[in-house]
Amino acid sequence: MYAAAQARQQSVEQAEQLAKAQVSGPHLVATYKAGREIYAEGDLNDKCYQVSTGAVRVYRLLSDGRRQVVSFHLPGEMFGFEAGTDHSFFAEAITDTTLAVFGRRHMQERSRDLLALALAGMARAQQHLLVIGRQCAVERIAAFLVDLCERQGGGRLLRLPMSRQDIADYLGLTIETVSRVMTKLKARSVIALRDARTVDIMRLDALRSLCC
Amino acid sequence: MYAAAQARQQSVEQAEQLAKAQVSGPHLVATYKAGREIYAEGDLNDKCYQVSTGAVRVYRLLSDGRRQVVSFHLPGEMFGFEAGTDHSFFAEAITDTTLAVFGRRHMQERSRDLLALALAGMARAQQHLLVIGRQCAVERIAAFLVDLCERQGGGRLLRLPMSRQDIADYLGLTIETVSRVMTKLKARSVIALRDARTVDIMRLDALRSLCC
DNA sequence: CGCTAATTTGACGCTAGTCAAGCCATGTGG
DNA sequence: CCACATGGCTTGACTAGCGTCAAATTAGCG
Repeated sequence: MYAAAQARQQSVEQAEQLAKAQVSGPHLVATYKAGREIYAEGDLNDKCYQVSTGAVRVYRLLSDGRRQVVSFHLPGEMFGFEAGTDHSFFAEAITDTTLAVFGRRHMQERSRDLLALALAGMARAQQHLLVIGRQCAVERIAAFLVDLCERQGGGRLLRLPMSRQDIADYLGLTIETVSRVMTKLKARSVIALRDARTVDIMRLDALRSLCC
Repeated sequence: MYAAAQARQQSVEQAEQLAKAQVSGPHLVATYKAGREIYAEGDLNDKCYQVSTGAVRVYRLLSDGRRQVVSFHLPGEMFGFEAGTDHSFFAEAITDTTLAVFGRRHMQERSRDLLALALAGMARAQQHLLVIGRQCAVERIAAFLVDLCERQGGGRLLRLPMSRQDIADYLGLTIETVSRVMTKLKARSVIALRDARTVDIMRLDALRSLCC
């Protein structure tokens, strides 16, 4: 089964949370507990966000509950800008998360930066398309690990904030396949697993060559 | 086998073609024969384009020749803007095509419009991710046909400028699967095929419900 | 009219999905 | 402190959908 989105009914608390932050000027702070919704499909799209600590998933659902995670966002990364006045995606905190929130005014002042961000977002999505459309399970996982490794600064020790289900829904696979590929990579000593969420990259070159 | 990109060596002729058009001000016209390259990976990214007549495919290649078509562009649609100073994609004319070409100056003047285009492009890529990541072959084809139908104005008669290979590489499938799904949809009288490139949408509602 | 490329169809195999059970770490209450 | 529940992850057995390979058919074009 695919993961259906849970955690939909907490919007009230968040509304309070945001209200407390009084969004209007630049750089206000909001905090979210693990699993909490940041925005939902249909919500007004008038802010954007930068992760300070924690991690965020942005995803879309099909009516039968199938989920596609379109992006993860780590500390330092921006998200939340979309075409249209309403969001077409959901965003949730994966772990406990703090965000810098930018309001409409700030976005208008910085539309030049926003263009660069939008272009980068498009490039990221299109790269992701290649991975999902034309690579097999091992290649997808390899690409995912390499990408995450680079975004965390290139260190060999990788902390995964997201669950196997999140990874599966990001890569168009199932948790079982993600798990099996991980153990296969472990067996080949390409990676080592301290625990399920902590990956040691043993042979980055091998991972890279798997991405094609 | 996946389609390797052919048609790489004609860049010289095109350089002439573009030179002839003297790109500098807004709205210059360029024409391309079917299969000709408009830009390649690594080319300088300093123009953008609007299709006047014909159709364009934008794609990326893996080193072993696997190809992912990230977008098709029909008359009226813009393409060619990317992050970075160089292109990371290839663009080719599918059929004989004429384009309006906009130079760097024009793009700077209209960075506000460009933002909207970039956001739309990102949305399109992310929608495409959901289709490829989480839908089965029939659903992908249905989504593709509905999308194309809407972009051609909603008429029930659909002319496909692209080959089965292009469709396969767009949807992350093989030509054989595309062909089989088409015949299955024909058997169910959801569509009719005048010829391979001309589709009659018989039951648009049925197609839509297949997309979820 | 014949050549070539594109598309369709068929037979078969493999990758990844499904279903189910087991494992492991964590937390809770007796 | 232990029994037990819980949720996330792993593993195994089996299956289905799509890919591969090959051949037939059709369409396009000089």
